[in-house]
Amino acid sequence: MSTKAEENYLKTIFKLSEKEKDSVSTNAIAEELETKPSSVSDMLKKLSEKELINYVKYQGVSLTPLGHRLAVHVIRKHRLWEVFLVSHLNFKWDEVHDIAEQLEHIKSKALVNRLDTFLNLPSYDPHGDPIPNEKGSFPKSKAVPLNLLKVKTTGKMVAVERDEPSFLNYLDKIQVSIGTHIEVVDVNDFDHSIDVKIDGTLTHISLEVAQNILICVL
Amino acid sequence: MSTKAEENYLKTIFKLSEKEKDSVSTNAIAEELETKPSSVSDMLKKLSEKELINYVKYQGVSLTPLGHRLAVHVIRKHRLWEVFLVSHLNFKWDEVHDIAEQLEHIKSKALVNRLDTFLNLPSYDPHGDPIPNEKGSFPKSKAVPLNLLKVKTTGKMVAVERDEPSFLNYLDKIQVSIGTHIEVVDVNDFDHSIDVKIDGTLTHISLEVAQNILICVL
DNA sequence: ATATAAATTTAGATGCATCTAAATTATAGT
DNA sequence: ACTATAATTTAGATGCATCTAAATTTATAT
Repeated sequence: MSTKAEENYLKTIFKLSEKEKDSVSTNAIAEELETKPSSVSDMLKKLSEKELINYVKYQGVSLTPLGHRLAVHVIRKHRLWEVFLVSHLNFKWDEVHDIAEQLEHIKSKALVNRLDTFLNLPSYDPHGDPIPNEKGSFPKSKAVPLNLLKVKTTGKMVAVERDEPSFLNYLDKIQVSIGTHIEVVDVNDFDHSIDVKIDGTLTHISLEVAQNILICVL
Repeated sequence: MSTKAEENYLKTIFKLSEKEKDSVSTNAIAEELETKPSSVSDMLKKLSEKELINYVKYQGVSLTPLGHRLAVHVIRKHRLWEVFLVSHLNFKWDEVHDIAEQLEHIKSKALVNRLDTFLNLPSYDPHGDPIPNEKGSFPKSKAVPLNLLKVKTTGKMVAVERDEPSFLNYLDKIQVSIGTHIEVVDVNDFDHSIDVKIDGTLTHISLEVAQNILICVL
């Protein structure tokens, strides 16, 4: 049986593995979990003993198939609960992350699958993140960050890269939500900020914001 | 902030306080929580420091107003989640206890209250136990255990005293559920077992079973 | 190639929740 | 009132997850 802390480590390693190539560093994990590298070392030893990660001292880690399965299952629970909170309990998309962080550790296979059924097997959570099915496979989406689009390109916002309320509130303010159509009107070569047209209105957004808005090109 | 263990102790003290008069003994808590009296002593010290219980060494404990509020809040969460599991996720009444034991520790005032609203402010959980409202007050019900009814009395089953699947399954088998009308036909003076009529059918039940079926006399 | 910096691990703590074994206090019977 | 027994608490461990400080390994830069 896995503890809450172990599950959070696996989730983090999974997340970091998506960007960084093959192996994830101790420091990266520490930063993501807002803990100390020494604590990470301790935990990596334990996860390695449980055969959830491949760990060679000083060489970083990767998930074993078992660890991968567990990580995906926790992510599945997190995202399903987020759907529930938004679609049935009327939470806003910026309010659900912290609650889902707790709910994702509830242990009951039956609960997850019944929740999934109750929600009609959703494919994406309120932030546009894909929800793995019971077998652990993700719906594939070929989204790109908004900052990579060329001028004159139009796309549909399908997901956000980050979950912080401050970011999500900003998107609410500029009226960007999942499904919104966005056209890149101009790119500023100096700071890489972008002029975009959202529902006909011209808006100026920073590179940092654009990087965290995922777009499906139309 | 209270830990899971602390909350479970408060819940247990609350439960035992309902039966036993004023103060609850260390041994009783240990037995209920399936732990050792020495562990209970340790925890009582901590709960006392947090002003959640009144504790005088060797004299047993009682909840302070603060501890009482916290215990009731945890019970409220437990029972609301049970309602959700049965009414929306199609769990049976004997399957929900263990899952609710986990869900009751999720910390979010907003979540509890929105769940309550979503469920239409239910007054009783699937076992017939009263659900305290947001202020912490219970709906009052004057139910009595079936074994206290006199011969020829008819009543309506409103709750169960225990949650174990083995007991609940037995009730399912003899077709007793919340709302079922039961008439006491005869009482055996030797073992205090009872002949009852359930929906017209005569059934024989033991004292132990009768003690755990709560009845509202008609 | 080697010194310095950066990353990582080990050593030694702490707090939590639990345990066993031993000591202490309360209670009940004569 | 006194003693045996029962109930309870203390003392001293353990395992988990974390920490700080120190040591070690790897990477980098001249």
